[in-house]
Amino acid sequence: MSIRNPKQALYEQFATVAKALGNPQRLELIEHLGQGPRSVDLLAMKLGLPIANVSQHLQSMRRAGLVSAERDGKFVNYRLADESVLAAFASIRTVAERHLAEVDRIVRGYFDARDDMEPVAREDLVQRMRDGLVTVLDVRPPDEFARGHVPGAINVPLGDLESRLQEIDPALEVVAYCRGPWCVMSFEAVAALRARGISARRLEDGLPEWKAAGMPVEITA
Amino acid sequence: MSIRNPKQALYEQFATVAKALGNPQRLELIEHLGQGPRSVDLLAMKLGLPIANVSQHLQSMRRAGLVSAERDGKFVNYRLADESVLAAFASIRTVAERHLAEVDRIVRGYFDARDDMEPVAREDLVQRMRDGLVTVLDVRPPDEFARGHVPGAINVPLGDLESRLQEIDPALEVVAYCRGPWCVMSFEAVAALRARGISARRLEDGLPEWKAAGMPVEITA
DNA sequence: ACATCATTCAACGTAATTATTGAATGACAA
DNA sequence: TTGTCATTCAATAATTACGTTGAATGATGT
Repeated sequence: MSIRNPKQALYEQFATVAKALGNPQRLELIEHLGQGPRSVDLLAMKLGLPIANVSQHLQSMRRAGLVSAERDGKFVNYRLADESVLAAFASIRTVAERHLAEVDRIVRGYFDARDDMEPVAREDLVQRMRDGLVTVLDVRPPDEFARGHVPGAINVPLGDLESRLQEIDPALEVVAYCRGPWCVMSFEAVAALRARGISARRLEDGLPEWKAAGMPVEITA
Repeated sequence: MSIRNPKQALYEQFATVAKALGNPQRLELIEHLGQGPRSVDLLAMKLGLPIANVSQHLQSMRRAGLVSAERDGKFVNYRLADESVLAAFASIRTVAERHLAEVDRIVRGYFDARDDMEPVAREDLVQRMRDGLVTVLDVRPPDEFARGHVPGAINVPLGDLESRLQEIDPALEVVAYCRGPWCVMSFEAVAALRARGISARRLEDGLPEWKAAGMPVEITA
């Protein structure tokens, strides 16, 4: 565009990407697209937003290099540009979890709303797995699951949970986890399972902490 | 604050962080703060911006949890909240590098032949230093050099390069670095050296990344 | 007390972002 | 062709972000 100094120009490009991530609706879109390609109106339904609105958000994300679009009949399927977009989201979430007191406050409010959401400690989980008392549920997208997960866990991404309920033994308690202590997906999973009468709790934190604590990690070849 | 659903509220918090990263000036501030704590007016001088402007940017970054401030006499020193902020910056940069053609265009504007500007990996540099094959050149200003640099590096700020060419052994290859992977100064240094027939390449990234990778750092007393 | 210096605040105008609406486009099927 | 459906475009109004200015605050030293 301009013949400005390239340093500034590069920072502007980086800022473009960050700006595209700087909107709650777009982040929610990314989380959905993290599960796979989706059409505009399906996303609009999931978010409960007007289609035109979602379309505009997706287009601004495409301009920023976050997603790509491909026409399929009368649908347009958007998908994440690659896994680096999820990585960027994850790193932003990490900053927020560590440094925004508000995040902590919101999560605590969530706890209170759901009376018995006592998380399961790592050691407890190991014991209960050994005793065959629990189903361990990894609700992250498959690519993240493939790169490392709690041994014996089954992978049902949050978006697929409803359609794959039959894979879960209703006689056992479910322990769900995802990316981190305040990762929303595991909250949602627990809420969804309880709504269907399945006993469920969250692991006290996510896979990064599990790994950091020196616990075993299984990798899908 | 609001009695909205907590999922939305969390996304808003994450968006707050991304939004704070979504401005070229603030990204440049982060790159400077990646080297260590800095006062407001020092940063203002480095960026060539009004102090009030920089102060406001820093405050918005503090509200987003990216930096913290600490008073020291009549100065206020800002520092990055922790290394996760640099990680977030890096991941955004990765997305931009991979998916924004404009980034590629800007970088090519600096170097005609991309194959020539293959950067040197950290491990390679260590090996080549051990073998006495390279001169490591830190092209940042002296104050930044003094607060930490690659052991054995010589400090020749970009502006002094022409007048201090005799300090560089033309028999060895030069590896230049500065503040980060896209810090322009090292690009310019490499171009200047090559124009004078000295073999030169860039280190793959800058000092903050070097430090973050657990590599040794030398500090001038 | 007073002056000085670094930083922040407050107020302003301009520009960019956002959601909303209704019309336009493009693909498909009858 | 015509109608239908998914998506995009264009225009709008409301909100928020940005940089600039000059005054206010807070710490230091005389």
